Amino acid sequence: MAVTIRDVAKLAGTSVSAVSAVLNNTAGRRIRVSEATRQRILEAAKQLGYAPNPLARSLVTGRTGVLGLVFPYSRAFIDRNPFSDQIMSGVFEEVVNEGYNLMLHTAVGNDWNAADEKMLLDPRVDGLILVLPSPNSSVIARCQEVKFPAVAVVYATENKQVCTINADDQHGGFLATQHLIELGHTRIAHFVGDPKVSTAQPRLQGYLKAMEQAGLQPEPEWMVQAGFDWKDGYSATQRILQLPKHKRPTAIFAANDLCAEGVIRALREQGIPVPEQMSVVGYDDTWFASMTNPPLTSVHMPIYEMGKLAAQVLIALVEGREVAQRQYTLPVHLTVRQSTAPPPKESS
Amino acid sequence: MAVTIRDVAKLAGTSVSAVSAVLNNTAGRRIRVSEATRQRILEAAKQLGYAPNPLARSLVTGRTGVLGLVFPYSRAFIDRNPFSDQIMSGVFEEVVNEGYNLMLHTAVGNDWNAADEKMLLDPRVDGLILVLPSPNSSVIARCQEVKFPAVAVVYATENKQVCTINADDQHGGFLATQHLIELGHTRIAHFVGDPKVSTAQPRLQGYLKAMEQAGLQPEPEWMVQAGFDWKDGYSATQRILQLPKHKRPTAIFAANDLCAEGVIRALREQGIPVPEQMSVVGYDDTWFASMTNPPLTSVHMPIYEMGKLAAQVLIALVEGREVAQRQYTLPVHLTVRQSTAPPPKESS
DNA sequence: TTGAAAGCGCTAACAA
DNA sequence: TTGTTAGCGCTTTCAA
Repeated sequence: MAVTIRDVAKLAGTSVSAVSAVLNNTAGRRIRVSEATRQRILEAAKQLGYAPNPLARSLVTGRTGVLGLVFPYSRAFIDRNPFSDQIMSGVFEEVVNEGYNLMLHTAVGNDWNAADEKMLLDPRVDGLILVLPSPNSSVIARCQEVKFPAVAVVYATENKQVCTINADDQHGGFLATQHLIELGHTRIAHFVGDPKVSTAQPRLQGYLKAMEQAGLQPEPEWMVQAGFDWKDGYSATQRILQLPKHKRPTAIFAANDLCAEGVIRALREQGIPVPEQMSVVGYDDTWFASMTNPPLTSVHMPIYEMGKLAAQVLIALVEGREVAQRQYTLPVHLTVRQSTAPPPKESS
Repeated sequence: MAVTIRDVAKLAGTSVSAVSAVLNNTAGRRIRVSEATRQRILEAAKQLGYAPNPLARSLVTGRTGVLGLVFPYSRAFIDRNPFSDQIMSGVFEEVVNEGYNLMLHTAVGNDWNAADEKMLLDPRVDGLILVLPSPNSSVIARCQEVKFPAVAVVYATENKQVCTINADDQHGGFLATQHLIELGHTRIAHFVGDPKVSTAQPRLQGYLKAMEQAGLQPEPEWMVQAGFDWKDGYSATQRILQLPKHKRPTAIFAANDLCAEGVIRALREQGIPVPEQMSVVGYDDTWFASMTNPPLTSVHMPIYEMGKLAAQVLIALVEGREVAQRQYTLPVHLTVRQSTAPPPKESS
């Protein structure tokens, strides 16, 4: 079996409490051991290759040094999804830097609200980072109730006590649309994301605001209920191309990059060149936005940073430090690439 | 504080051991409790919202129900990398299905061999899935030594005792090259992956085998030491385009999809159309292979399945079941898309 | 400066 | 069918 603190104590000829004291000798604690015994203990520990059992330690201290990361369990959210990917990278980076570990949890099933709440009370994690695309999670409510440290990412809530990390989706929608307007487009479609996801609505609001501000009246057909997947963009494009010529948009602001890729592909199949005949804007600006052809103009969402910040805030919470701010809305900006251009002459 | 087994026992008017017995009442165990007390206990537990503390349980049972997943800590390996992404998806799927949890570890630093071995002895995980691109890991040696359950993914070793999950890289290299030969290419370049990574060499071997079998003598300049990143393909392409006309290849077999994307981009910038003037083959066939333009012909590696299988094998190991096989080499196949075509007339 | 001992919440052997 | 009890490996009072 593994070597325990007792073995070390025995070899060093001291008590277990002395060993414990020496090995937990973090700065600030008052030293209660003489240098001589300290050396003997260190020597013995080294000789035996002793490593404390974190399970036992956690049981008594009530702290584990592990953070839980929860994604909604939809294949779409863990698989083939650069968004989750980058959130995770950011979280992981911070977690590793701070000497924590990361545990992956999941809300089984597609009902993002009904995450198994047993998971919350799991004493194996000190706190939870919840990626909660749908608003008003009962999980969050529970965390608040029992004061379990938690921070929610892409989560919309009225409750100012809940720690949230969001990006400015409305401004993002505005920027995308405004960019197209400035290029001279007047017939601009917006492919709206999954309505269950809380980022979909604000982006639409931003679109509407930009249109209104430019004195443009969007046709109802231009606001297509699509979704965040590649296929959603693909089929929505097919639908929009059915519109009579005078109603057909010259630009499409897609729900996200994946969706935009579907748009581009559908257009390519129809022989409609991007951006000459149709401009396309994505959202998220994930790493593959620069890999499409043409490279995608996209609203940059600081996803990696959001993950990192989420971990930072959670760690502060866990360690009982004051957090300067509970709710963050990170800025977005537009990354212009080659998928947008002025509208074709005959259409403008 | 959280409600404990004692609270439940008290409320139900029984002993803690009865509660423990009822709550661990997994099929197969002989029941030691009368139906009446069973009901009382269940009722009490429900009423109190009792959930057992996994920490305490693990401390005594020696099992945690958590698997560790270790990637080499290189940003390239967790960030922007569809490969790790898909491995993780596969692992996660299986882990969730089997009621396990997943903990993410990392080998800090770029030295993939010197993973912090304390991590291994971590009693918080029942076993380890190690993604170990470089051969002969000391970590694996240590696992064998102390009989810590572990399975290695993309790991090359002579030791038949080590559980490994690999794909048939040599055959993959062969298939890619043979496909190009069948299209009529005779001047075929291969951009070799990072030599530290154990999949790079066998793919090159497959390339050489196919060439030899077709009676083709590859020029040394055609085997370019590139790498697995996008930029590696980009710069290697620039180099290869410097070759004098008669030595210049008409097809490039890239180290992986990311690399191939770099190749395509470099070619696009030079105005060389793919596949008309240059055929390109990728490797991995990750989800984004179908998103490039043109969609990429690529060797399909069953990455998701490898992750899933790794988890399956590890769980079997952890649960003390016999594993039918310790070492797996999963088959690959070629997915032909639109980045390959016969060589241009004037060149063949 | 040190060691003995209690106990974190649970399981499992043992006794009743 | 039950309850008592001894730990799992550790931290942390408390007394020496």
